Amino acid sequence: MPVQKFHKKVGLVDDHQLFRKGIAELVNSFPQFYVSFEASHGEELQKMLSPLNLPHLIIMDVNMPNMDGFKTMLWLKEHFPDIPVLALSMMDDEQSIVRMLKSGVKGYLLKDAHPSELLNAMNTISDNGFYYTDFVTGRLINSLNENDSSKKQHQQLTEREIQFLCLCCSEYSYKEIADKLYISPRTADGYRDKLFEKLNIKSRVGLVLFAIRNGLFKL
Amino acid sequence: MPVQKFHKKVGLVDDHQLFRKGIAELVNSFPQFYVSFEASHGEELQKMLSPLNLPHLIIMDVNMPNMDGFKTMLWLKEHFPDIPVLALSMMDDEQSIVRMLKSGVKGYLLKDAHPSELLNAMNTISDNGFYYTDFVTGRLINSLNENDSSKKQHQQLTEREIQFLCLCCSEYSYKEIADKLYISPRTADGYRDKLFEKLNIKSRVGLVLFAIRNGLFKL
DNA sequence: TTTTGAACAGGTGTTTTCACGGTATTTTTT
DNA sequence: AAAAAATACCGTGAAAACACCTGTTCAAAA
Repeated sequence: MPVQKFHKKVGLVDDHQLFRKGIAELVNSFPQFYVSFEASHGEELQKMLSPLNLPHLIIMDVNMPNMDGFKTMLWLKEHFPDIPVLALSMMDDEQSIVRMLKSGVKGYLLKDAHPSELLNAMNTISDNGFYYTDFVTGRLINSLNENDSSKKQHQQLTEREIQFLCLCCSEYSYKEIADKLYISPRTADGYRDKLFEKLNIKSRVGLVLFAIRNGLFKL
Repeated sequence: MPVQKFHKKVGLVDDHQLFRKGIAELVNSFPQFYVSFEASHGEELQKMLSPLNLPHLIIMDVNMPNMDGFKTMLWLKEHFPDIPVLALSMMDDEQSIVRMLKSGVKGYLLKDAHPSELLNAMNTISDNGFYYTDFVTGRLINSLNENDSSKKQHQQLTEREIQFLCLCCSEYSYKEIADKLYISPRTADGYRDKLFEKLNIKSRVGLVLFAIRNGLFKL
């Protein structure tokens, strides 16, 4: 693949080889772009990003091993802030989207987008610097209106409450949890009641679901 | 794309358009194959499969909306048992793999496989009828040795137990769950005790974690 | 035809969870 | 220095969860 004038270099970062190669074929089929390098995760990207041959655009998966999309974005923002990144993800949940937008991606496409939308996004990012679909902006706006309820909530949880919450995601009784935290069972009850109040939850199962949904407890 | 002799027709089924188009490009880049049709899920496949123009091979995603890979396989086995199916999945867990193998797929590739392995798999399936990697057969053999513990456990759950289990993943009390299932609270207790016994679990939180980890309850 | 198993229901008692009421100490913020 | 927030703790009583039994009905499998 020769380097041609007016053809913009694209870097691909995705751990799924088949998907990556597929996208590569697709990108190369667009006359104005070509894939200049591929990496399977953030660490590999770090090694491949030579200042002498930077891509004009990076297309990156969000969920990757070793170094995920979010961490990779933080690194890119520090070292190569001028390279726009288009995030590709299967996650359509608010958390993932908002997280990536905050980290500075210039576009966020779902993996079931139409190829023409990919091309459109790539062109728009090249020309205007960003490409946000209504879907994505909708999610973002939605997240802004949730300050009072779900979002602020688990940000104002204290360290100790989070520890307690994570231990609730187990078959331990509150008494056993208290043992593990070196507190009295009554105190554990206190944390539970406090969490119930803060999160507007009424049962331990509710705590478990909250912890999992908000990534405080990994399965 | 003209129909050429010796060029084998391939059908693609995957709900992620970008991935599908990518794979399509890839398949079309192999001289001995070309994509004759694409569908985004099982239902669409049913409509597109004309007996007058059957593909020689179907490449199918496992996780799809409407009609997933497993259901689609059941239908294919009944109506077009002679078309070999190559499963593509991101799931590398034993459950998914064994389930698909049992349903009769002729190959199972992870989406992070190398494109050359895809080509290899397609060729091998065409020539020999099947292509199973060591990874896949390993998982299969492993699953045979797990009859007693993890595998049999959640496959021998009855429909009613699964319903009950899903309702446990909420803030409903067992009494309220009983109401929703139109059974007496005692019966609900019975289901709980039965599940505890079958799954070797001791608390409701354990049930919740089990249900989530095994995909019986979607967050 | 006997047996197995799913679905359903009840009894009894213990343990855990939850709701509601508090207090005291320390750290952080203002 | 005062206010606020985090940490830790306690009592009571009701409700829910859990353990360990009993049983019937019905349909499918051996």
